[in-house]
Amino acid sequence: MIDLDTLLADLRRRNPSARITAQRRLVLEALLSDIKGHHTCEDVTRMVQARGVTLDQSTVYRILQWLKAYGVVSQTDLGMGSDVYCLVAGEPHHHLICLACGAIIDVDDTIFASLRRTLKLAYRFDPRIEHFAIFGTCEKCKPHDDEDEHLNDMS
Amino acid sequence: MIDLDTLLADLRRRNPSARITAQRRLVLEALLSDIKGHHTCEDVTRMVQARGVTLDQSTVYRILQWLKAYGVVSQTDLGMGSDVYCLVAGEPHHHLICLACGAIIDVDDTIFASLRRTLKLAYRFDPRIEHFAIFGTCEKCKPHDDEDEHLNDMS
DNA sequence: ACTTCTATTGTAAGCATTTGCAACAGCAGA
DNA sequence: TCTGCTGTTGCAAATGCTTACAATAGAAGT
Repeated sequence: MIDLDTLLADLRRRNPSARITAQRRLVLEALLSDIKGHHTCEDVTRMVQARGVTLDQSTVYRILQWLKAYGVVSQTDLGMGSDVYCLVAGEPHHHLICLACGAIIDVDDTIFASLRRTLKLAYRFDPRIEHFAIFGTCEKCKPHDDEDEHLNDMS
Repeated sequence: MIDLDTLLADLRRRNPSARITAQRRLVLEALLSDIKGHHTCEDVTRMVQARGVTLDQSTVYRILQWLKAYGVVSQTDLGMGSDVYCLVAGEPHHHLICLACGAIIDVDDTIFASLRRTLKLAYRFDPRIEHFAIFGTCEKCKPHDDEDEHLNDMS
């Protein structure tokens, strides 16, 4: 459904003065090679470097921000040490993350249908909700009555 | 509606082995002194230090995380350099942030009513949606037809 | 008051990410 | 081809936040 050349052509069309450099092409190739995956910036850098190319991590950060500005990738804080990036292709999905046990539950985009509608109609705001993480407490860790959620207790 | 001693008493009740130290008290006092404000960690540190106390910034980070774990403060990335923290008191509010012009639009918590309900009923997940930032495009910056959003163009 | 146990702090070092700047590369016009 | 303009990169340094560890200081029991 998406291929490298289409993506690049689209990016160039949307901003004719942007340059499709080797680095940008390589980063996109790396992302396309695992189209459903969530990758940290370091992952991406490693994937590109695995092909024998040298490429600075700060450049990858810049490229990922650039792709994000065009809605090509999403950036999400899943609560691990570093943000993950993934291609925005087809139906987006999101994650519920339990603060108590760390479980990550995948949910599909329909949960945001009503919020999207409200924002568009009542606020005329066009939200970018491509890959959200919602923190909270999962069923197993549900706090009992007025007893206490200890969460990842750091007491 | 909230005062320092009630908060402290509640925190102690919820975790009897937690200690109410001078530092924790001072951080809470600082937050309570501007109950509606959004403060960076650095702000909070400065507020406390303005009272002549010395207190390390890393301690403040730790205290804010601790308060967040108990749902007393929320932490939000508003897209400025650093996260902002604010007391979770009464009705929460949220923000829409325009990626093109930087405008910040305040919205109240009702926009999340339906999402909350879905998560609770369909996923038995109890979300912590206390102070969200939703990025997107505001009315004034609405992209025209198939023309292009340049956003904060970094071309 | 003294001891013991554990929570919390300060310090310094670490990680993730961003930024300033000089060098470089692609494109346009002379 | 040369010249200038602008976008992009690599490097190094800066920023925001977290963590390891040793030292400190509450709380509870003696």
